[in-house]
Amino acid sequence: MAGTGARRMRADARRNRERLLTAADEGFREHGVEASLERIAREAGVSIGTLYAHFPSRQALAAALLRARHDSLFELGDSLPGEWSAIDALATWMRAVAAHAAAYRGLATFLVNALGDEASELHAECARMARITERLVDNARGTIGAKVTAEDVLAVTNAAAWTREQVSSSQADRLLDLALRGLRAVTPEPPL
Amino acid sequence: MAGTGARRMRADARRNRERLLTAADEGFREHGVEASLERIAREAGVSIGTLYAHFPSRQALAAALLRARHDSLFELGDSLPGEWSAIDALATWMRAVAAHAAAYRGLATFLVNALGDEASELHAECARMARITERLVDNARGTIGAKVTAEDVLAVTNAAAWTREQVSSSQADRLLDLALRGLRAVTPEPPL
DNA sequence: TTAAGATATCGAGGGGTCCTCGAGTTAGCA
DNA sequence: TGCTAACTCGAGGACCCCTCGATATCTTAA
Repeated sequence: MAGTGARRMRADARRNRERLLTAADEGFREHGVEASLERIAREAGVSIGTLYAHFPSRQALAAALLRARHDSLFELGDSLPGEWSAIDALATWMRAVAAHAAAYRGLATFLVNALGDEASELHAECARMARITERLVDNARGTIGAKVTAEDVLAVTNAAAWTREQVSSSQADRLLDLALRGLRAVTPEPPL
Repeated sequence: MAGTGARRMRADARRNRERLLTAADEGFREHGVEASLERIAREAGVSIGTLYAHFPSRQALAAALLRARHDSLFELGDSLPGEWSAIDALATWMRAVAAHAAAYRGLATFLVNALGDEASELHAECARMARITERLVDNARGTIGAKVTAEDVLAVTNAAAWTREQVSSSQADRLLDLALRGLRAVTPEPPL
């Protein structure tokens, strides 16, 4: 087995892990998050058994693949409060998450499932995204409708990610803009 | 082979077709639109070959399964102009489509793909939905933002269907409400 | 340098799935 | 009661997931 790096791995293991990640990225890009793992292993020049030794599940593979991306996303999310007005911070966050969750075809669905599945290797990351969203929504209270919840914002963001995957990124952007207008509008319309 | 009913089918064929549809509905309900066709055939008490004789593809099976639903959806869509204000007609339509496209897990994605694939057995139906949407959007011009396109509305609707599948119907409703608020809001806010 | 032991790799194999197609069966007409 | 067109069957090839015992390789300490 190969940990994430806690204990120094054997040289061949480290090499194979890298090759697997490269092949997986390519496979996911081309065939979406449900790409054949056997093909990925073959492409990496490694047996299917070795793939499973390194990544015991598709989730684990995806999690490793997304690690770097998630790290920079969280960094952004943590830096946003203070840098912009609360509403702009929220909008920026939503756009960033939507772009992220559409990195591979099927990823939006994959991540939503992970958020609802404590056992998933991706659960912690999804929960963190949810927490950042909550914070940004709280900060924007007053600018956005009082009845708008963080769940609403997350749902809109995920839906935009799905639209990005399935339709186009420009359509997803329009959806997000539309929803953002809706988020602001409260009964006594606030000054634009 | 068994047509849609143009020429009268043999009694056994008609019986098997019904059984297959029943089993497919059950299977799709339980496992989503990607449910195993072999299992569906088994459940229907029929061989896999017979399933393929009746429905040459998963799309064809889904199309047959959705026919009745689609018919009543189109009936609604065609009756809407005139019955309500243009904006309410549009909102009603969006809710109906979103509810429809979430009948089975994975259906929203399935339908979006069908809209973009002329060869799909579901293409015509999806195109018809798009046409109805266009008409309702045109009718609502003036009430909704001038820059809002029928594509935008369709995208929002599909996204809501996906949310319904993946999260919950109440969350999908909230998303739709939010988006509808965004649809109305134009720079000089119209009277509510 | 070498040999033991920990670590990693391999791939056959069981259980699924999709879909095709030649051979066998049957409904329904004459 | 045939006959035939219509229908059904299911083995089989190609692919996929995942496991696990056998095998190979790296690393370290003597």
